[in-house]
Amino acid sequence: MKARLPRGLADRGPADIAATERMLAAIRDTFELYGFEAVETPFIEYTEALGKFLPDQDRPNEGVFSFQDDDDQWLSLRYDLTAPLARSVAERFDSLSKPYRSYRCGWVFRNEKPGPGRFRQFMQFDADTVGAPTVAADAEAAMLMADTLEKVGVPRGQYVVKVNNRKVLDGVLEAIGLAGDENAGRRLTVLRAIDKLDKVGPQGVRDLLGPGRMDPSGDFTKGAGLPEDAIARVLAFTEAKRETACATIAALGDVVGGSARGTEGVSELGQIAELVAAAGYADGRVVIDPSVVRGLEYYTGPVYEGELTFEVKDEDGRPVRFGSVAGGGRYDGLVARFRGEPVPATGFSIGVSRLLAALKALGQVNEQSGRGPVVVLVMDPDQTAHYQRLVAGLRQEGIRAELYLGAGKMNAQMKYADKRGSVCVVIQGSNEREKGTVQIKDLVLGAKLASAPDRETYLAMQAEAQIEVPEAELVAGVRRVLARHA
RNA sequence: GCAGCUGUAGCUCAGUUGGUUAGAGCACCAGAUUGUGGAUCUGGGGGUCCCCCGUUCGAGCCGGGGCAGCUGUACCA
Repeated sequence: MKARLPRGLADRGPADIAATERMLAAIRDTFELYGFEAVETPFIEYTEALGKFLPDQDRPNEGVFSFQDDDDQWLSLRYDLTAPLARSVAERFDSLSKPYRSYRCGWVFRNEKPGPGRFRQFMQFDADTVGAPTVAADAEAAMLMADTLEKVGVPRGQYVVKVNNRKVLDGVLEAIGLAGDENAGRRLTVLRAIDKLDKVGPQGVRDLLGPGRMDPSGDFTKGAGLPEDAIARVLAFTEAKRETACATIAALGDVVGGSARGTEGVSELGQIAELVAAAGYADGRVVIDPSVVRGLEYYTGPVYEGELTFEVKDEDGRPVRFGSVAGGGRYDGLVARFRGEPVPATGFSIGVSRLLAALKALGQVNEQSGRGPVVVLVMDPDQTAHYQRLVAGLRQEGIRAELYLGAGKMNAQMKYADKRGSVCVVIQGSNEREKGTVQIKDLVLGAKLASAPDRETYLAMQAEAQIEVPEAELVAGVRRVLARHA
């Protein structure tokens, strides 16, 4: 059998795990600062609880990983944290104080084609407010997104949180005659075309709204088939961003024309802009940007998306597209599916895995794993019990230490300690044993010996790099060496 | 799913018009150094040339089919 990992999945090493833990801690601190409380839901839900999708007999794993319970009911691995939250809140609704503000993080799964910064198992970190109809909750979410990105190490100016409102788009669609259930399919096509603006450019979107688009590989994508004046109107909507939020909102007002729903959306955007400005986030951190629509159907009002504005290149020097690293919006209908009464809710996810991948590509993540343990060499296998006692002594004093457990000779043992990143090794051969001493070799200092500028420093460093102490003073000696490189 | 490209050692890749026993660098292991890592030198282990079928005296190379990977695109509730 060949050892192999399914695509889109990854094993993670110590450096990766440590970097993830640091990022999660930073996000958690920020969310708690805003008053959100922790909650956790399982990886598995009933498929029907996750969405309208149901696996059919032929292709039961389209998009989600699904399987049947022994009572034949379909179960699925969660593909995000929002739908499970809606289920959980609906179930506990009466005992929760509203507005209910919660956060959670964890692995989610999507059975899709992987790409750079795109995995089949990845980590999300969500914050949601359930039971708050006011757009102040949306404005707060956008600002929290900005604060969080800074807290995890994205410098101000290297990211932007873009805010838009689905109602405005609905107004535009209404104005070009795409209202009503019979046009739901075309509305979705238009939505997706707009969502691809940053990917295919304005001309690409124009083609997608019209007859269709040919991509560079020669593959053809069928378009929405809109007439020219309708295309112009949709593009005017996406290009309505102006220098100031005020001007953008005025421009949007023109695009939605007389649509009541559109006007309501524009008004909500105005309120959000005001709240954001009042909190001091209108300095480029949070902006009104009509080009953000988000691909999902379930959003009902404000939508917001966090994007990194710097360019990341792969090892071949080609730019890598990571897409948005955080996204969310208002989903007033999701909890209602379980309750039969409307429950307003808004929230967002941070794509922890994707954000980490982007920061890693940027070189902002420390890829080094930490220092390794002190290694006690086995010079004489007969004395293993004694070496084990040395190791135990170090551990009792809180020093990470291990006995060399391999089969290698001294050379191999030194190499092992070197690769583990050990600060020092403890050596006791027959000479030292007779004297009742141990050698403590400083590997970090030893590594510098080769590049000593002159003989004097070389000799000084050499004397320092390996010290001999009485066995009773092993712990103190090791502490001294560790302290040099703390 | 669709389109294009690519599959040769653990990794990155060479491999001539089809011609004997398929190579290099890195990595790994051992030795030079009865007890001292990262440097240097020497040696060593490693291959179903993605798989199957075909053409041929002969296929890593040519043809057909499959599989896998990458990139783009579609889908992503």
